[in-house]
This record gives sequence, C-alpha cells and structure tokens, in this order.
Amino acid sequence: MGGMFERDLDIYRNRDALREDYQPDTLVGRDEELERYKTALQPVINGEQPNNIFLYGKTGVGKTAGTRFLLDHLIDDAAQYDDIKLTVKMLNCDGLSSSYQIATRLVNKFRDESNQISTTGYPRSTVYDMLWEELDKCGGTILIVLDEVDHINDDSILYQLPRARANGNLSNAKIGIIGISNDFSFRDNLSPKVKSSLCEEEIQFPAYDAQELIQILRQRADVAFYDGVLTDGVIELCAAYGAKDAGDARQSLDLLMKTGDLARDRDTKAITEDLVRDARNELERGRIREGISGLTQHGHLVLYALITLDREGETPVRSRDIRPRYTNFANQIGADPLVPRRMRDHLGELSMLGIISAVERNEGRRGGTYREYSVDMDINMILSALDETITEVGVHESIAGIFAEDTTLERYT
DNA sequence: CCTCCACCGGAAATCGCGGGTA
DNA sequence: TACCCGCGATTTCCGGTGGAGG
Repeated sequence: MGGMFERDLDIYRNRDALREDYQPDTLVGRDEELERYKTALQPVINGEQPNNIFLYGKTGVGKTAGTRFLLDHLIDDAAQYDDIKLTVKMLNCDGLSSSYQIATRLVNKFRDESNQISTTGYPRSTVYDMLWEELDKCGGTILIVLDEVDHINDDSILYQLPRARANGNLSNAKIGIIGISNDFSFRDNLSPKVKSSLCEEEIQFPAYDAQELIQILRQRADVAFYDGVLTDGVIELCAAYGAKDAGDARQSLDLLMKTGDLARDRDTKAITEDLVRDARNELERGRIREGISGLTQHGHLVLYALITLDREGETPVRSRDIRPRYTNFANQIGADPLVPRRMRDHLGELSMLGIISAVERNEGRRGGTYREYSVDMDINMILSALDETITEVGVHESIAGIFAEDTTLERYT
C-alpha cells in the first residue's frame, strides 16, 4: 500500500466476518457448554459407540457454531488414529417436515451426485432400507447432526437411527446422533423411548446476555470493519437490541451487518447509532415482506379484510366480524371462502409474523372468550409488500387496485 | 361456587397434487 | 396405465377456557 493511487476506503475490511457461517478462532461466552459438549464427544476418539447428544437453546445462541467448531476439531484429531474412521454428516431439517424427508436427504448425502434419489415417491420402508445400506457401506463411526430437529413432525427416524444397529440393520457402522433444537417443548413431546436414547447427553445453551453479545460483536467487528469506522455505542446498541429481543447473536450480527451495508450504500465513512436504527427498520421491513410472500392466497385475503376494516376504524375486531368482509373478498375473486376455523389459523399466522396483533377478551356469560385483532404494522408497508407479492391473477387488481382509490369502501361491506 | 357464552385451538379425516414403481 | 406414497392445506369434530351473572 501507500502508492500514488489508493483504492477508496471501504468501511469493510472483511464483511464475511459478520456472516452467520463465519468461524472465529474462539467462541466467546460458551466455555462451560463446550466443555460438556467435548466430554460427550470423547467416546468417538476412544473408538467406542458414540453418545447421542441433544442440544437445546434458542436461535443464535451458539448451538450450531459450537457444533461446527467442535466437530472440526474432532475430525482433525480423529485422523491421527488409524483405527478410527469418522464420518460426520450435518443436515439442517428446516423445511423438512417428516422423517421420510430426513431419510431421503441422508441417503443423498452419502451418495454421489449422479446417484441421488428422488425425495418423494418411494415407500417409506424402501427409503430406510436404502439408508441402512448407505450407512453400512460407509462404516466406521458416523455422526449425524440434525439441526433444527424440532421441524420433524414424527419420531420415526429418531427412533430408528439409534437402534439401527441393535435391530440388525447395520453391522459395520456405529451411529451417533446429535440433535439440535430451538424448541424446548420438543424434547418433552418426544415419545419416552426416543427421549431416552436421543437425550443420553443433554446440553442446554442459555441466551447470551448483553455483555456476552458485546464481546461477540467486538470480536467480529474487529475483523469486519476498518479501525475507526464504528462510533461509540454502536456495538452496544446492536447488542442491546439483540439482548432485548432474544439474546440472539445472529440477530445482533445481522443488524450490525445491515448497518454497515447502509453506511456503504450512503457513502458514509462512520457508522452511527442512528444508522443502526435505520437498519433495524429496514430489517423489519424485509421480515414483513418475506412473511407476506409466504402466505396463501386466502392468507392475503384475510389480511386485506383486516386492513380495510382498520381503515374504517373498525379495529380491533373479532374474527366473527372479519369473516363477512373476508368472504366478500373471496367471492370477488371467485374463490370459495374458507371455513371459520381455517380463517382463524390464518389470523394466527399473521399475528405470529407480527403483522397483526391479537388481544384476548372475555365477557363471561354475556359474550364468552374471543380475540380482537388489529393491524400492527404500517398499512402502506403492508400494502407495498402485498403489491410485490401477489401472484394470483386478478386478486391485486380487483382488491388492492380499488383499495388504492381510497374512496367508497362501503362497496365491500 | 356453579353456569354458560362463544370463540379458541388440538386432533383426526379428507382432498388434490406431484412423484415413483411395475 | 394402474396403483402406491407422502404432504400441505383444509374441513370436521369437539373438548377447553375464563370471567360475568346468578
């Protein structure tokens, strides 16, 4: 450096250090948990049957990062012993709802690209047979990491895998399962027989407190940004948001990265707290947009119904009173309106996304228990998200278009 | 303290679709 | 082609819930 010409100073030295998949040399704030984890993995090095391990804790508290970290070391260390053949397969179960899906993905993980199987169509038992065959062919010690296992709706594979050897399906391979879950109740909902085998070793990862988050953010920011880019308080603010919401490192890191990106877009050389707030809004927007795009057509209709009611000052409104409006919209586009129970599901989904909110009310003998829904986000933001999302022909034209005229809403009542 | 309202939400059944085997 | 399979979305069924009214 130091020639006559220099590249413009970017704020990032290495932006990737803020990414979720970045692996720092040391993991901050998880010493105790990793120590226990390491102990639980010890049998692998000893050439013994590995423990099944169950990790739980909220998102972004280091479960996956810790697993990657330890398993990388484990693989290195195992390589020093000739009598150990260690294979590690990691599978993220997000988007995979059944044991069947898990099994097909696992089979494919063991097969090369020219030989992949379809993820649908086969009888369940056939898929399992293929899986046992692959596992046995691989042999040695096999660790299977199932990240976000709580997404699986049935126990079957969790029951089958640990027992495959005992059931005579395997002869060459020693299988160890590492299950990772965000959902505490998942563990309790497992059938007892699965619980006892899968949860031989349980490690709980607590949320990070603000101090730990600050340490983590510092560690990453030191690598990610050039010196002097961050102004005082930025890291603390990101950490504070993260700690307040969920003690979630991922979220804090995302926020910091978004802030950096904004700074870069705006050609700002210094990152300030104000920028953090802007970034937070931006992320929120994105979340809503994503949430809305994942809804069904009827989900959109329910949302339209609520929005129009909101504009007429009718909110908060109980589901019973949303229904006629929704029904109208559905008829307008020639769709059969859903049954009330299902409409409630959509309402629930919308509040889960933070787009609307529900308050439970109870008028006892007179009115019973019910919920009142209201819109939680800026209407225009929702509308623009709907605008970008709507794919159904005619829906947006017939409803949003007229809605935008902002005149005679009586037409829909 | 017991009733009762009216929606809430879990569970099981059903439907239609995409995909596979023989 | 005939038939099998899994799966998401939906419908059907129904027990639960909590506070005002008695």
